[in-house]
Amino acid sequence: MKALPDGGETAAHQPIAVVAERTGLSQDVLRAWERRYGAVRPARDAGGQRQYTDADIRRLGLLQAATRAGRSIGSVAALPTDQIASLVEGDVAARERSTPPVMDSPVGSETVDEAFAHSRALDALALDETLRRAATVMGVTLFIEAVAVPLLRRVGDEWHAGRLAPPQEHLVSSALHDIIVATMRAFPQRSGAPKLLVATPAGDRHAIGAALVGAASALEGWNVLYLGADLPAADIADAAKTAGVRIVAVSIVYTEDRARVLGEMRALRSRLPASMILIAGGAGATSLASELTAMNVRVQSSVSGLVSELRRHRHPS
Amino acid sequence: MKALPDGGETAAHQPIAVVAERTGLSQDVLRAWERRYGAVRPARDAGGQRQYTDADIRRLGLLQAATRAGRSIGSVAALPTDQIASLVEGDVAARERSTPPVMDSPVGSETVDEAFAHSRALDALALDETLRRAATVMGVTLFIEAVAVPLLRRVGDEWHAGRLAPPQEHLVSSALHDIIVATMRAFPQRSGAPKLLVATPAGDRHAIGAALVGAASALEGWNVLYLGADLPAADIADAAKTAGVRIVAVSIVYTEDRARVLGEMRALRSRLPASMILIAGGAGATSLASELTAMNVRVQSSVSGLVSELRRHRHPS
DNA sequence: CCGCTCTTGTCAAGGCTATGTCCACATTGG
DNA sequence: CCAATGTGGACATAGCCTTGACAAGAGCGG
Repeated sequence: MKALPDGGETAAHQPIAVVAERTGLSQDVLRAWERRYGAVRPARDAGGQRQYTDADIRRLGLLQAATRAGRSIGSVAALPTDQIASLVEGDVAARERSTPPVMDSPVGSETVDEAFAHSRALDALALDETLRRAATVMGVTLFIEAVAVPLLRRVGDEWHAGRLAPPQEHLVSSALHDIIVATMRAFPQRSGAPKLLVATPAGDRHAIGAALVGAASALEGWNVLYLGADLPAADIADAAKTAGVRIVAVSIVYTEDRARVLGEMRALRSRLPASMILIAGGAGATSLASELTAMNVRVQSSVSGLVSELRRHRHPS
Repeated sequence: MKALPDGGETAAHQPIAVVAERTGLSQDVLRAWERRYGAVRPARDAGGQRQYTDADIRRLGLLQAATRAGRSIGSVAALPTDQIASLVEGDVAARERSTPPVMDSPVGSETVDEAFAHSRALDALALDETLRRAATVMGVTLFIEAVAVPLLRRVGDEWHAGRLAPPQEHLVSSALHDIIVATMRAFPQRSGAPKLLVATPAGDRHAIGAALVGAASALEGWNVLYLGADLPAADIADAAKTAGVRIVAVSIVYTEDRARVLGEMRALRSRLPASMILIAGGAGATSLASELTAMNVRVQSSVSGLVSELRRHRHPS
């Protein structure tokens, strides 16, 4: 954390582009809300450009949440911030209350426990059945979020703690991988959809992360070109150019040799057209975040973060 | 640590070409940033050529990341490096947390609309794909509740109103039926689980209701014996006794000939042991509720109602 | 249930500044 | 000598600002 006081927003004010990115509101909307309702009153710099404070951003986020909940912006824009906050809180609570799952689906954590026990016992059949059942019942979306990711995290933790042997870890990975890849392939290529390439760079054999990303992307409506693990930068770049993808996503799990991973990423970035977006995900990417960001690689450590990133690039601007 | 092939921390000074390659910034931009904003102050060699340090390169990368995030170079170029770093870090972090409620699965109603449109156009392929995709993404549980049942209801309404021809109605039924049955079969029989027989009585060809019931039951952990449609009471009873099921569930959709349906149900009830529970579901069952209840047949018009009924009989008391 | 108004997100035109790019020319390095 | 680099200036345009307008919905009275 160094000596930096707050979260890092030392600048105390942000330009409109950053605010738009963070809140998800368009610049037009930001200006319209200010002009019509005085929702916020950002200071201006010498050139007349808006300077939003972090408080402004928070307020705008709350306003957006309120409108998403069905309230009209005109009716909430003038309220004090904390009042908007309580409104939003109430809306969220109401929504949770009004959506009681009728036929209760198996809770993710129970499935994780069960799957973990089976993997410990190296019972491949039972593990596979448990996972498949969960995926079918709860839906792939939820499955990825509530089962696959937590299970992998847990296996990883136990493995690092020395309480789990490699065979167990491999069993889980491959079982999950098979299910996820099958799901991904079940989604037919659609001609209109934008393309996305998913792979894991050379030196990293953990294909499971890439598979998760690929499946989540397919669910989002992308045409996924899934290339698997341990691919040299040059090959990834060639494939990306040949297929004409819009985004290249790589999953980085293995980071013992930081220099090598960084070298691969640098090589990949320099071989891709500048207009092509390169995203890195996975536990390994997080620890390299600043270096990757500096070389124009976007970092998304969570699947959901990556999905929202994808959504922003969904439509060819 | 290997020998650091070219990981980046080699010579203390890099020429401008290398810096441009590493950061992705053009040489023109590097010079412009230095000239106009003093973003970096590389040392010069004897001939006046720039000698960038690794710290310079890192700083330039961070500056580039900041501009990509929407900041103007003029407003960040003068900041100390660690402050730029925290700015960039803040951007990345904000991007991650800005989307807590992510990956919202497709709403059922949209899928229903889409599926309905496809069935109207008799586009079997598109219909099948739409339904399968929805079932995969949202999970069978939700699918039955939010897609299958509403879709059938809507098709039924339109059909009664004369706005839909039999082919369309059949198409939807069979597509749904196939998906549901496939799901049901994917759940392996488990030795410890109680058994349940699902069928549709003679005279009623609408197997889809029975399939829904069967799938919902399988999800609940029952061993489902699914016999399909249009089965005479005697055959159902024989099968029930042979298989030793605990519950017999029948789906009644067709009720033009009330007397015949009631006759079948009476025959079935009398041929089954009194200890065996007989449940009737479906739109047809509702209109015969009083008669059926009187002859010791339980009536459950909704799938969720039937599921909770099942749950009550789950464990052999 | 049908029009009507009001709301609200989006877009366009016109102006301004900041900023990336290009160029012409001098100098250095290999 | 050619390729790479440096310098200073010119230039085009991308991004932001303001004003105004439009169209799809939401809400509402009849």
